[in-house]
Amino acid sequence: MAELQAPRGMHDLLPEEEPLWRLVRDACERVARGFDYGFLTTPIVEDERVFLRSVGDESDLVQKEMYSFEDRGGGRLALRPEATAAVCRAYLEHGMGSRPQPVRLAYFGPMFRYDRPQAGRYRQLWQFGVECIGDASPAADVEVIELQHALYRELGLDGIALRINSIGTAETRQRYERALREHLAPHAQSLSKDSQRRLATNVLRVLDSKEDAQHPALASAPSILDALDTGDREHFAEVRRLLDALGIAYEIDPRIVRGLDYYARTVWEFEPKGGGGQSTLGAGGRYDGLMELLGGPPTPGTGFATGIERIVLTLREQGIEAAPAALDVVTVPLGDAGAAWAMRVAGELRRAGLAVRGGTPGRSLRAQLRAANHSGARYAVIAGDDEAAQHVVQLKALAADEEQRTLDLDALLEAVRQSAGAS
RNA sequence: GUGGGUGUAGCCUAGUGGUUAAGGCGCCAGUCUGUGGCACUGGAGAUCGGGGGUUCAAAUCCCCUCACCCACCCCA
Repeated sequence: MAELQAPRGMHDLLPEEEPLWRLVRDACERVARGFDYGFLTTPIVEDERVFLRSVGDESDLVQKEMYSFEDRGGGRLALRPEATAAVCRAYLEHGMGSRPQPVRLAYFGPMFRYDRPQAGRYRQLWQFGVECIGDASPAADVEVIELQHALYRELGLDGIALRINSIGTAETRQRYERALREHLAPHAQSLSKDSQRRLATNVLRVLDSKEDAQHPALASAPSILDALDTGDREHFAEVRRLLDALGIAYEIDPRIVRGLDYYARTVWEFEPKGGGGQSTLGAGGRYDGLMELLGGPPTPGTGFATGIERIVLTLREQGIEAAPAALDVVTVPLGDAGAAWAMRVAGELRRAGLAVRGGTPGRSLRAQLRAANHSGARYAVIAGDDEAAQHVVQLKALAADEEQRTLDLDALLEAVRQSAGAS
């Protein structure tokens, strides 16, 4: 173990892992493009207040998990724990309210949460997400859900289940939380310690307590769906009607509660079937009150975030791999004149758009060919002193059973390019 | 944040108080002086996660610490 290591819960992304990450990133970009969401890149740090005001002071995210610090000027900054609040800050800062509504934005980048790491849970985590801002309609919720659904389908993921719920507007939820507290209070003594704590801090969470799952007080608890007002009900019904029309399967789960205070009405989660633990792939919801918390005018919004590490883990579990980028040629320089000639030839090939690894001069031909063979390249291009003198190279196909050929530069470009086109 | 498990070369693993910590993969080289894949031979690479303690003697036992993993909590 090296003396110096990456910070706890943070990881190096090695070149061998990159192809799979690029597969995911490409799919995110393609899907966002397909729904006309433009990428917005915000700073990794924000004024701490962006999150304190939006996410909710009570949430764990703010209470225990935020990387906050003072910069040299004395300002309070925070590594962003999530992106929605930052995107909304940017929306307000750049006057996007006067653009045609809704404004469709996407992001892809690292988030930071000081939490105890385990599989699928990291202190630096990457998220892709979208925000559809300025549209209060159920159609906007469904567009965002459909986009997220399309992403997982595009990646080839199997058995991803969608669960949805409505938690109503802020007023509805306050009313419901009061009712739920009143219902549970008489049973507090028989509930678990965690649930007793949640009774005060985050009463909705009591409903999906694992410890108290069998508790009769939970079974008899009022459902939030019964507490919805007329507007909430109509909204939720329309969301379901549109999902049905799209043929997107879902399950209504009244226990879904988003962790962040700013959610309202529609909330949802995507999870691999049978997955427990840290398996939620991505989740989203409507956040109609958020802009006002950030000092802006009332502006509705809806969006989701999905964890890239979790997608990658699930892809691996399902045996989905990504091929590494193809290497076309490895040069095999021999001798001093050959070394210079090999570099010239490599340059020409690269200008023609080919991927070329420079061989290491000074190593034996045998060793170099062995290395070329392991590289996965299609060709070795041998350039020794003899070849340099005659301005030719030896072209050797590594995989195919082809005769080695002596070619000049033009013939080499032609031969390699042809084969690249064929593959 | 709570509880538990695991840390031996780049990777996987053997070694549970007693020579110089063993093997496989990978890496480098040679057999084959300018021709790869196969095979054989050799080499480099480990303060046994780190620190402290017990002991004549510690990878091995004890304490602390760090990291990863699992469950909880929380969340994507």
